[in-house]
Amino acid sequence: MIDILIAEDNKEICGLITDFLRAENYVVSSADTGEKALSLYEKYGARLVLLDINLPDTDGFSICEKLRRNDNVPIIIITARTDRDDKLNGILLGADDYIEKPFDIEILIAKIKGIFKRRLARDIISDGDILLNISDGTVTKNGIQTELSAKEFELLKILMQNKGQTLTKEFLFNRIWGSDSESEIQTLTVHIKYLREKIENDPKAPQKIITVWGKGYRWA
Amino acid sequence: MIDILIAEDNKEICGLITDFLRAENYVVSSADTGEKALSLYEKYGARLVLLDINLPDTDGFSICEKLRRNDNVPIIIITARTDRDDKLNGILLGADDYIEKPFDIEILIAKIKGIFKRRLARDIISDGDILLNISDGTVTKNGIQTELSAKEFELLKILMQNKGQTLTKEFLFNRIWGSDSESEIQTLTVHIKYLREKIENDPKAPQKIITVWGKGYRWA
DNA sequence: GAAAATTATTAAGAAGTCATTAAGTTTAAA
DNA sequence: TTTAAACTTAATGACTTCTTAATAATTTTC
Repeated sequence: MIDILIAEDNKEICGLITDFLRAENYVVSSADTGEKALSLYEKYGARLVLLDINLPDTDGFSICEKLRRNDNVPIIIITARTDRDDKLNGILLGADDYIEKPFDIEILIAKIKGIFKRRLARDIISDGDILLNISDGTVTKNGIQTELSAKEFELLKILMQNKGQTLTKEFLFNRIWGSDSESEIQTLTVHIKYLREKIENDPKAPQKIITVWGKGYRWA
Repeated sequence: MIDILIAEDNKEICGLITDFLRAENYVVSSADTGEKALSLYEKYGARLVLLDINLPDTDGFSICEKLRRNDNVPIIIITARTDRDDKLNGILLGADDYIEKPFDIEILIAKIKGIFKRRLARDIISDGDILLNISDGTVTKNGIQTELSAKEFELLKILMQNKGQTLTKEFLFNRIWGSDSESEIQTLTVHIKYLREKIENDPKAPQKIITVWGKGYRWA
């Protein structure tokens, strides 16, 4: 997996960024066209993409789209001040960050570090002895990895993401099974049971997944 | 094996670098033409090449190519600032590092050390009783060499490089077989089986290559 | 406290996914 | 060309997850 994928046609800028990022121990790859960048991404994946909006072949906008489609990889857009138009403003709104040429390399690195940090905070939810890692789909209890099934993981994720809020059974069911599912809502309570078995200290007296009578469940 | 092979026609610069590197206990050899450098490389091999892009005979570019073709030896390119053109920029992008004349010898040594460090960390992965050496393609278990097939080695490499992360079967398959392969994804599970036979202590109860249900596999 | 409503538990079976095996095919080496 | 190793395929078996349904337990309402 590449840490940072740079899509930039100006070799000098690209080399400069690469040098600095490698000095920070990131694994860096670069491409001078959008097509090459996409193919690198598909081959190796990347944790962050640094994208010049003015690439020679494809326009940066469609690359942005394609990158976002599958995963939700963070993108920092490199732009020239003169580029500014409505279309660009739209893209920047969706981007995780952007930087204008000419830029200070130190600022760029600070931005990258900031994104990694924020991502990490968003993708890892910790509460009490439970730690849930959304990016790699793992859950640990007291530091010990706990294997959850797909449904159990989804359930735990939604509950933890909405800590303190009571979520109705219908809401939970629709979020996990989809509103057009043919399964019975009863299935949900069975999965709650299974999940409790795995994460509660005493599944008979749940302290984490609280039953709210007549409504649903709540992450304490 | 030579530690550092210098290709530089300026005797003064060459001697200076040699002295400093030898003081750091590196085994150093040098050549004042591209041809000589290549022949030294073919005879003895080298862990790193310091290459002046402006050599009298061959141009540095084709030497670069030839060096990269077989092995993936790291190259630091020495260049004069005035050299800068597109062709050079292209080469620099692929080089592991470069330095501009006149340069501070201390910076050069720092770069060399950095490359060795990164290479080493990247090329030798050790985890538990398994040691995987990417540069020479060997694997040992408890110090005993284990013969893996090409596919098995690739599989192990990707898994170990992404320790703790669950990799989907599709991702693994694309990385090893390529996205345009005509093989079935089913093949992957058979290779997982073979690999487990070779590296797990109890292949019936895998502790290293963990199956993540509905997703893929994870190196524990 | 009894009836009604809701949730918990259990177990069995269906569906889905992975592991294993073996035979056939391809590739590389001798 | 022969031989061996590596790879692929397909079929079968084993296991995990999911769903259902029946029953038990709990809470609320009357």
